[in-house]
Amino acid sequence: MLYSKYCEYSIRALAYLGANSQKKNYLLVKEISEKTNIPCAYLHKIFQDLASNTNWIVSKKGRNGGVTMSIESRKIKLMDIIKLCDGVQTIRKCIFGGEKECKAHPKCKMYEYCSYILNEITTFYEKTTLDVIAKMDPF
Amino acid sequence: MLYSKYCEYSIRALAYLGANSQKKNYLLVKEISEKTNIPCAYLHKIFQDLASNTNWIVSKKGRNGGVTMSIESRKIKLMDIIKLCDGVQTIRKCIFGGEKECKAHPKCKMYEYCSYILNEITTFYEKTTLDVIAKMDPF
DNA sequence: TTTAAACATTATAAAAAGGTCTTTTTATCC
DNA sequence: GGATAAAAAGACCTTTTTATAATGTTTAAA
Repeated sequence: MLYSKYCEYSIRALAYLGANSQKKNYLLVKEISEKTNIPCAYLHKIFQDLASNTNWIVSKKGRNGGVTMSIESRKIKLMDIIKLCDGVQTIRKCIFGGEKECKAHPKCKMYEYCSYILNEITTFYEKTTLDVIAKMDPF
Repeated sequence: MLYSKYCEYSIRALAYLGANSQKKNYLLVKEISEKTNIPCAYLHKIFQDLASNTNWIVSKKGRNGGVTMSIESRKIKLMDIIKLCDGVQTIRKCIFGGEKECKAHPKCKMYEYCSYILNEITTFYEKTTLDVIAKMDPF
């Protein structure tokens, strides 16, 4: 619940892709789906979105087609994926609700109070790149 | 996105209630709804659920009725509310997905890797009680 | 006995998650 | 080169969950 399912899937799929697609090696969506336990059709949509909104992956239609990473996986942070899928506000919001409230009280004490943990979470997502995950061999 | 809207509302509503209902002082749901910016009908349901699943609040029907806190607000932690509304797994799950995966790999390195930040978050929710919030006067 | 309040139930809306089927692209086989 | 098969892309649909609204019922104090 730290992020949406869509986002969770994106992270898993990209981590797998990063770990297993050496350059010019196209992987089948079906294979990735099975290995990462993500519904195949849904994964298709995720890769479509990733392909059209980022330069992280390249897909190839037709025989011998598939999906491959087009950037080094150490360059993709969890934070990048979360921002893309769920938006920035996902993380940087007061436990008390949206930013709206906080802007109404620019010196909102609640927000100050939360900021320590929000910073910790942010740092964690910033420092965790896909290759860090790959090294843990979670598949 | 750290928790559901339902949970966020519950926190806000309880915080307001804790801060404003001295014992035996019943507050109108309508008033709470306006002050906390929660849709009135929805708030009704939240209070119903709280009344039947916890011993935190008491409601009184009829004229001069309303809702009041039946426990000291320093005894309610954010964690309690989150557990109640969204379930424990909300917090204590690996960034890689459910516990299922982690149980399959009992020594899952990903889970180990996450546990620091998960502990930080848990601690934050454990230490933040409703009276801590009330002291910040966020309404 | 009226009236103000919570309670209960049902319906609606919107978003998230997932599935199905058709189209397009592309390598390979003949 | 044309046929074929394998793959992603794309459009559309269904289901589930979440959030909200509306409406009537019950309770109890004045």
